Amino acid sequence: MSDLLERLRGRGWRMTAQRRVVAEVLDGDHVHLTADEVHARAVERLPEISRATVYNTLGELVTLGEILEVSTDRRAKRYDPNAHRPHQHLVCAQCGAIRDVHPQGNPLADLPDTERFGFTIAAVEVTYRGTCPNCAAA
Amino acid sequence: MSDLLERLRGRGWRMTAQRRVVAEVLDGDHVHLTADEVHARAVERLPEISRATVYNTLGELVTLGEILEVSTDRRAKRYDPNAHRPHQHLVCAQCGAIRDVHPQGNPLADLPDTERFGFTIAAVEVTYRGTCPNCAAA
DNA sequence: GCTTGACTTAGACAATGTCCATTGTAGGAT
DNA sequence: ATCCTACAATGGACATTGTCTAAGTCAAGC
Repeated sequence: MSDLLERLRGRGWRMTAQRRVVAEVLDGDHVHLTADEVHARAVERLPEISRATVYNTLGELVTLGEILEVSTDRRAKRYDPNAHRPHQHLVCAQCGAIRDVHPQGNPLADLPDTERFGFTIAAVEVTYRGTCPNCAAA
Repeated sequence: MSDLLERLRGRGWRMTAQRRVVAEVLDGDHVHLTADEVHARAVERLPEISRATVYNTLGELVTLGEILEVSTDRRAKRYDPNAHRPHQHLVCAQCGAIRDVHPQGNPLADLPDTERFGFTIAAVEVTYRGTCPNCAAA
């Protein structure tokens, strides 16, 4: 994670306590927090941080490609720090749990030219929806 | 589309002017309207129809499996009347245009058991993102 | 043509996100 | 070490999308 702070500094980011806290909150694997969850955790460390700053910082990190925006449900966007390894998401329809997964195969190859309608395709998102073991047991 | 009205009547739906109008608005291929767009078009035909009714009716149609809810961006949900033929979506990152597409292959097969973490998988959503010919030309 | 329960309405409310004017401050310049 | 200044943070208003409720309305069966 200090890597991240170093990279950001290298890109000319002004390093503030707020940005550091947001970056720290977004550390780890299988982390998929909403903006408000990020804000809540950031407030624990830096009580006076504002919502607007969290939103701004998340937006900047997305633009820089350091984190990913994920919309697995219709509620809040979630932010995924695992931006440097391509992956897809497995979502529990009941509890909303999210796992990163790494499918084989290439969905791009499954879309023939005749189905591209002249589009230039830049990315493919795949979301697997189902029931997690916890919810299946209940 | 009158098929749809017949099916709904057969399921015990009380047939009202409002429901008929919503169903009519959602007719055709490659239709992906937001709830507010549906409301706007419904108002043209039935000026006193309320937003709540449009939301309720769309929700009921989704529950009945007659239309699909699609979240291609983080903005409003869209409603896709093409619910009876499986398909995926191709989305223009610039203008938001949406095309239904029919890829080959089976993304489910691409997820090995070791990557399922005990989940029971019910559905797979695939969204191709890129630039449409119009936006590429501009 | 009644009755009744399902349907519709308007508007308040909720959740999430954006914007803006003001205040604060990181980091280079002196 | 201190000062400057552009960039960042703040907080609160606002926007968008969606949900809920109480009261009124009406489709369809009798």
